[in-house]
Amino acid sequence: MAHRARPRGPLSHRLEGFGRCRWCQPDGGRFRCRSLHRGADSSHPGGHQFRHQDSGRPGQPRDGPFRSLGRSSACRSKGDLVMNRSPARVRIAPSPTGDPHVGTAYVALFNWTHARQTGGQFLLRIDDTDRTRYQAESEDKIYRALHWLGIDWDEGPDKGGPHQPYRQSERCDLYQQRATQMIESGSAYRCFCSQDRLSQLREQQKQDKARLGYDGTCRDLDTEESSARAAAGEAHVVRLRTPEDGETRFTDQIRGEIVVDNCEIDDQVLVKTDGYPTYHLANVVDDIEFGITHVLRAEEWLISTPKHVLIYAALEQPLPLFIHVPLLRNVDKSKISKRKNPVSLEWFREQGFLREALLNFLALMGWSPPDEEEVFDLQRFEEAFRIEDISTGAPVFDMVKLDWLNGMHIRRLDPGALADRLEQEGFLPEGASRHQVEQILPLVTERMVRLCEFTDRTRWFFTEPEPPAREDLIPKKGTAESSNEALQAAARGLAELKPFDKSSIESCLNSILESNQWKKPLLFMPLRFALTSRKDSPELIDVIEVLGQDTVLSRLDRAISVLAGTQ
RNA sequence: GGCCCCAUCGUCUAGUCAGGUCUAGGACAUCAGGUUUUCAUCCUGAGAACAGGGGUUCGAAUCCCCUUGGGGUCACCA
Repeated sequence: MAHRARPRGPLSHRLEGFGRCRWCQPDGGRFRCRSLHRGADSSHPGGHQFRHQDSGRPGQPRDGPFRSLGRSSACRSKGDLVMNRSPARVRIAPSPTGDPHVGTAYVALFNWTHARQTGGQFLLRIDDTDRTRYQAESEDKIYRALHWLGIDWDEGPDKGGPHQPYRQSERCDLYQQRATQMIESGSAYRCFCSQDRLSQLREQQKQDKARLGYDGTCRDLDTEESSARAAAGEAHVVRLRTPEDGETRFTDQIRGEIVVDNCEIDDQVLVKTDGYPTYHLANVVDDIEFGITHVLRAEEWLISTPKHVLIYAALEQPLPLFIHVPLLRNVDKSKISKRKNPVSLEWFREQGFLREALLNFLALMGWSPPDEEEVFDLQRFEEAFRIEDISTGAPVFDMVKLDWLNGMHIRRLDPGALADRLEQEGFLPEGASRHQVEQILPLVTERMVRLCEFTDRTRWFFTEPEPPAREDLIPKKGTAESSNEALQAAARGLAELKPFDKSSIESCLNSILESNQWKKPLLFMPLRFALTSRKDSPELIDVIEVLGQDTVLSRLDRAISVLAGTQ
């Protein structure tokens, strides 16, 4: 495979600093990196994995999952990232709240591929901490959808693994422990504010056009009082204590360094009143527990990552690498939604999209192949994909191109495999035998876009179709008389044919054309409608052969009656 | 609205990091031809883009700044 060196964006985007570098200047006893966000000085090696400057949080450990990256200098060069193919532990964490989402497949594809490329592991974690939106059947649907796509996982709720359970609702003790640890260290606190008060607060803030967020009422509650109230059973949540000043920074591997002022970060709820964790806590705790090395997720999480960074810091854990992939978009560029676009993986399956086509398409939504060959399978994708080449644009989900790709992949499958697929996915007409399917398939393959079309396109073969309309039997340059003559001649000629095969049929039709001095459409169009009752049928000679002599003759008779108006 | 992200044909993108080889390449779609009995496949061709403005430079799609536009996010949802 052709290798290319083609990183995107300024160098500073693609670098990763650990610890301080020579661009960092001491600032009030701490280190502060003076580089501009996007780097006024393009020679600056860029972002820092760990914050140098915040409100007194200790620097983070330098070991952890990244030891194996083999950094020898303080600042990593891009090359390190490119060549870092040490085993990755990655995950997806879908939420069982509805139909399996196409975005899940999109993110899963990149994660799964990166794990395979590096000989690492791909984990499935079920993010079921929202008990109000939870749907019991949704979890199974997620499994089924991923199985259908051919994306398998090394560890998961159904498979177990060294860190089980993998269902977050079953890990609440762990989150509680971590929350307690954070309360004790002062990086989190209990909040007893009612939801009513909070929504009033939000309304007021909206009116005042003030920044939305918690006002800190319970932030400085006396520790003993807080514990006593909690012990007495008073309802409360646990909130992250965000530093009042300073900033939080991290490096996104495809976007570069992201810096957010701490005053912009809300005191996020970590544990809800019902005792379940929010995404933010559960996600970080589990990623730590599972030894996740790369957090590759949708862009919508980018802005909550600083919160996560603060949680990692509070728990004194090293950060994973963050990669935020662009959101799939509706035509109007908004985040893809079921109101404006099909998003259920079940829908794509029911429509008869091939898993290869969907995956191929999804890959193209976030990445482009080095060789401009856009039709590929998973194996080729695995050879060519590089995690750092994921693009940053906002890809509009283009069904037209998906359809094209599906057709391409249909034509890439050999007839046997395609027949298997039709069978597995339930697209065969009732009672169709394997022999029949293999007989008819080659005639329709190059016309099919979605598998669901199969039944309609082959109805004339498996059943007696509705008789053709009279006007359909008369081609543009023909008349009722000419069509009648054509059908009669064909019926006579074909009735005598023996053997009844392609070459004999062809010469029979040719001789009819010749002896009558007819143009082809004059004979072929009436025949086509007589036999299939549709305009876009396969090659006529194939149709005649596959239908067999008896059926052909009876349908010709029927069409002749239609023409004569006797049927 | 605040903050964050993003910005090349209608759409997906290559090119941007290391500025010149870019009169900007490919794919889908569109249009026009060809093959053909229809539809389709296949083949050939055409039109179609660096958001705008400054700067740096001999030279900018590429580096810097500003503007504009789009998106995301601001939940006891994920």
